[in-house]
Amino acid sequence: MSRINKKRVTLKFIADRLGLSVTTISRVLNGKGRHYRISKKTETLVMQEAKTLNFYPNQLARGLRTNKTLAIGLIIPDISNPFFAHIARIIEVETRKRGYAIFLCDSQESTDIEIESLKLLESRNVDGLIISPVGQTSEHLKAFEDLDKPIVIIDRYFPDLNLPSVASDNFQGASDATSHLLEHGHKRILCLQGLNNCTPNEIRVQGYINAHKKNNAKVDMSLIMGDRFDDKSGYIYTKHALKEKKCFDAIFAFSNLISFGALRALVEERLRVPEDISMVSFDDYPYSAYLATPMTTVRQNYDDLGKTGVEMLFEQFESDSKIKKDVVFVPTELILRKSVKNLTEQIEDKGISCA
Amino acid sequence: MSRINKKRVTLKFIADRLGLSVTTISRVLNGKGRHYRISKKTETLVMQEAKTLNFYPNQLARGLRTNKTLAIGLIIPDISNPFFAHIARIIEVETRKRGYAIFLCDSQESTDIEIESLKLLESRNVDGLIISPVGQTSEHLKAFEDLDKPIVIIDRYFPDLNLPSVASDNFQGASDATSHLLEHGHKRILCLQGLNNCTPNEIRVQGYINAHKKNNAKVDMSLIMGDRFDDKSGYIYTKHALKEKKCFDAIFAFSNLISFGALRALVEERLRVPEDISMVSFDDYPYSAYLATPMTTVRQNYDDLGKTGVEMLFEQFESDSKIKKDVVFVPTELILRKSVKNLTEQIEDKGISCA
DNA sequence: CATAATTGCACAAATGTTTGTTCAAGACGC
DNA sequence: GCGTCTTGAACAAACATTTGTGCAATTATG
Repeated sequence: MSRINKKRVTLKFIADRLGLSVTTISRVLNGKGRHYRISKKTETLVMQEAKTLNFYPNQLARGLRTNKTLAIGLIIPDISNPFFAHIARIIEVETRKRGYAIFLCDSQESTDIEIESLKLLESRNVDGLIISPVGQTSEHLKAFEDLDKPIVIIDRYFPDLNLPSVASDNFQGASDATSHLLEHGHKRILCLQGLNNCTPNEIRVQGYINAHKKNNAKVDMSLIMGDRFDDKSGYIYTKHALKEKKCFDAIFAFSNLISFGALRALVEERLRVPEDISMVSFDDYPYSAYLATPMTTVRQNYDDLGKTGVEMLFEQFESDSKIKKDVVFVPTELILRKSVKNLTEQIEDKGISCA
Repeated sequence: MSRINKKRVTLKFIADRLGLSVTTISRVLNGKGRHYRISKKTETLVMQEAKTLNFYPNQLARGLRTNKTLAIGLIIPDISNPFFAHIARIIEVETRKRGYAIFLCDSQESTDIEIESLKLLESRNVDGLIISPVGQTSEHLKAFEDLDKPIVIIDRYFPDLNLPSVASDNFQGASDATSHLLEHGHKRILCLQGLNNCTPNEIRVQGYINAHKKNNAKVDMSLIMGDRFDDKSGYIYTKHALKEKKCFDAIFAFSNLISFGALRALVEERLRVPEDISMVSFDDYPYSAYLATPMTTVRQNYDDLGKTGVEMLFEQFESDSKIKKDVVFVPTELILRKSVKNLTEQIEDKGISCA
């Protein structure tokens, strides 16, 4: 049995029923009745009919004609990553408020797919883009510097790129976390970093280093290791550090997943947090408080990231084609829990023995 | 400084450059050169030019003409919920493979927004819909039974609705979890349910009850409580159960968030898992293993849910307008960890004392 | 009362595609 | 050398809108 293919109600359909022209219907429904001197009488008539027929305009046709689709493209590296999922949500809510729809693209952490997605969105005529780039190369984004297509970069921005961007204040966040560890008497902090050469990572490393300077502590660059933001990287490099007998009394993990990997490695070696090793991790989530040791974390403000991202995009929509190189940093917050031991009250340093 | 607004390259642009007609360009680029007897020579010429000009078709115009947008709508109650985020990801990947784009709508667990989203997507002329309904009413979805618009329901389906659906085998999952607890000597299991009157919840309750019957245990309906899938509900009702001195020796939480709420309540009352109370939770995540007590969970297979959802949609695209009422259930898996104590080896029952 | 201004709406073009049909020119058969 | 096929491509309509302009009919003006 085949289903009924109900014909969509179009302007023409209403026009025919009412014995009016398509033009008139369109003008009334766009609130331009007054401007085009449509009489109040026909105006209410049209409105009435449109409502009872449950008319909604075909956005394809409208977009084709007006060159505005009321749609934006959202490209993120991994929607299943809670960080991006949260941001996506707030972006969806905010853009919906403003009457826009969202094309979602998951670049799967691949620059190739990211480029493919840009093309896809271009062919869909989106009015603007919010993109959290994979972040290792920015060549393909350079075009947008000269292009009159509003765009905002989120999270993984490029300092050398002349594009509006929002990101957490990763420097502050990493600096706070590191200082917290140093101030509690930890001297050698294993720094489990993420994807190399992308801004959030590099800036966090700088924050890590800066905190050492501020606290007059020496930083051992060989304690900085890792290459991805996932648990595998956390596991491998913690194992590695332990095997190499790098001495460290604390771990600073650059993501929640990295911290899970590290935890797994520590459990395998029968090391406890914070008795044997203290730990601070980037990313705060509901479960952070319920981990074996409630985790002290650097919380990023998803809401602010998403909201200001959307705001920056719509500013561009309004203030027609003005470049605004503008990087805004959203503050982070250190959430104190129980994964950091205070060594300053202790007599001896119980960190991992050095080689 | 205003940016350059590069004109898009269109069929007409290529046609003019080559001294050919738009028709010919279109036909070649759609691979219909042979069918319409375009000479090999012009064909390669056109292909060449299109490539060097980096042409991609305007999907608005194409969609308007062909009545196919190569876009689908995805409506989910909360993209920041990891369950839906995972599903969204796999759906994105699978549909992209097939050359389709995705409109993302987050209904924010509100039926009103869900309805609004359906309209929005309709006005965008999507070719099909994948929707995880809020789930408390299905009135607005009934229309799709008669409409020739492919749709598939995911997770929260409606037994009385004649629409293709995919969901976890919630009955099996809940039954397994409950049986596991019963088999380990737990007699009174607090059932922390989620959103009432939506299928996954109701079916899990049935699984819970069924497991009791299978194990010749009596089920106390007053032990079933809760009204949402979030941590708040978990917290409130655990507190409530403790205060009312409901006696229970285990908790079965219907979601990860509910289990967090329950954990918080237990911590406040100085109760330990599993020493004082055993626990099993729906939803398995990377962190589940690293919780204070590694959590025994019912794992849902996100990949399968997403994949079969997409497959069911594209089947409809191909087998033109055939109704296929078809509910497929994706098996769940019980992941054993350390949150369930074996009471059968114990002499005394150490559950919460009864009133 | 003739002209001007205003009111109320319709015509038609344009947006970028796709596709059924037409049409000219060359090839071929006899 | 005339009709018939075949080849290669163009014409034009259609999709559902929006919008500048045109054009009657009505009202106002002097």
